[in-house]
Amino acid sequence: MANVSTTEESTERLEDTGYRLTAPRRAVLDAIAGSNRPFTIEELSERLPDIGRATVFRTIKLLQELDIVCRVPLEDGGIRYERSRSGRHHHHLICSECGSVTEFSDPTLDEAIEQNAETASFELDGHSAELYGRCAPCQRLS
Amino acid sequence: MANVSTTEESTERLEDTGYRLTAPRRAVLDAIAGSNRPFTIEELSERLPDIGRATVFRTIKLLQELDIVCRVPLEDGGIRYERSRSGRHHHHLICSECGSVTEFSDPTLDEAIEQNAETASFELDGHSAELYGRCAPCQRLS
DNA sequence: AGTATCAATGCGACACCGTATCATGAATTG
DNA sequence: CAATTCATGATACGGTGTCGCATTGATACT
Repeated sequence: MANVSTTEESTERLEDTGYRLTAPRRAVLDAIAGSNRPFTIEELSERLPDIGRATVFRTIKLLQELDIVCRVPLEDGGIRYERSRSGRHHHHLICSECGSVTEFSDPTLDEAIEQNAETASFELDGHSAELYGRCAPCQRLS
Repeated sequence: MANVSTTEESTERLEDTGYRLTAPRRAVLDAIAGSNRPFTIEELSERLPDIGRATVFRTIKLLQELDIVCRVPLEDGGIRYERSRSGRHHHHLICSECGSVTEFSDPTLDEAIEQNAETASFELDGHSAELYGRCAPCQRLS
């Protein structure tokens, strides 16, 4: 699968799946391309004052379905979003100190998950795994 | 660690940790002991009309900290709660058809998670993993 | 190009989940 | 039994996300 690190790749993916490439959608794509930290919808919406809040929500929801953006659930129940770097299934390392989010993929982990589903005769169709703690830079600072 | 399958064990755990065993807390414990399906706070609150909504929230939050109740994040972002059967760390198999939740523990899975944290020099202090799909009974029904 | 069609937008109201405030009441402590 | 601390209930509020609906804009057709 192609990665989605550039806006062009994202717009392609949008059009390839039959969605229209509109000005608001392009603006949202530009905004998230320019943000390197996980963001809330409110933050994103403030950076896009000419675009309706509902549209921002709708667009982010759409981008999640296309694996261009991923939802990052925080330990305290809060939610942030981030541009997906890999564009495919992955997990998150979430730093509770600085809020940074790192993606990782691990076939061994996915396999362990599938194994558990199988043992329980459970028909798996998705999973999530989040790791909470302190990232390396934050450890050095203390 | 003791399990918390009975209300008595839960009340013990409450008192042992220095919290007061009050009538509302007892009522919440009774209510969740009598419910075998994951519940929302609203549902619980409706079953306890004499207890303030805020108190129900506060009590569930407390019981989560004591591992008597666990939070179950659904695939669609919704949240339910369930009495923890094991009373310790575990993961969930969540059926998107009937909503049932099964707990499981797997050292291999936890190890894979720890391994990933280590590789990233990430200081892990917690994690979550949820598996979404169809439970065995629901598969048979289709 | 002109028009018909249907998707997408913006707005505002609303729903849901949870927390903050704060006065009142109950349980411990001494 | 007085003082203190903890818990409760009511209410208001905040954040996050959705809905309904009229309007606008993109795409397809001729």
